Amino acid sequence: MSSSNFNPPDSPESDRADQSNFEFPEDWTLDGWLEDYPETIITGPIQFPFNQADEVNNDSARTSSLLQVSENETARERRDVRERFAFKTKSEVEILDDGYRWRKYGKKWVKNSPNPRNYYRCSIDGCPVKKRVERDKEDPRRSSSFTVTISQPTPAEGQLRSAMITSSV
DNA sequence: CGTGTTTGACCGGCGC
DNA sequence: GCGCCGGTCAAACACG
Repeated sequence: MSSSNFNPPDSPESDRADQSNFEFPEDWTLDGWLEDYPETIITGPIQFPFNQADEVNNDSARTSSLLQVSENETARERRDVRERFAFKTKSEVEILDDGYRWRKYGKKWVKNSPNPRNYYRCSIDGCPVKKRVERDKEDPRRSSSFTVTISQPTPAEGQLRSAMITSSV
């Protein structure tokens, strides 16, 4: 189904020839990603790798359901989630230029949130990246919750590595 | 005309 | 089994 000529941004093509070996680039940190956007404020600590045990915490509760995919789910047929980033920004801009090309494929009004949740997938051929964008409920004018999901189609050992940044607004 | 968005329909998982 | 809910599909549409 999927062709395999996707390479993560700033990654040498020779290193990423096979999508089945897709790995999230180690140097693709959120700090580097966001530093071009001075209006974006990240104040929380980066937890990496992210532990399922402490994923449900205070102001990141809304994204916790996303993060519950983990090693005890290896029996599932669902698409394997390998890398996941959740963070908040203080920008009115939802779509940051992070090196990917995003194509919106869905929009849902979710429960317990006055704002819609938008679904994007990477529009580069073979790119497995998806992300969700959901504005923050308490300050819809300036804050937004921003979740990036990296998935690859073959579930293997079911490891989940992710980082979470929570900002104290 | 190629690419991206909109939006209701559809679908599968899960709880009851 | 059924209905809710979150995620995805896809046709129609917009726009350069």
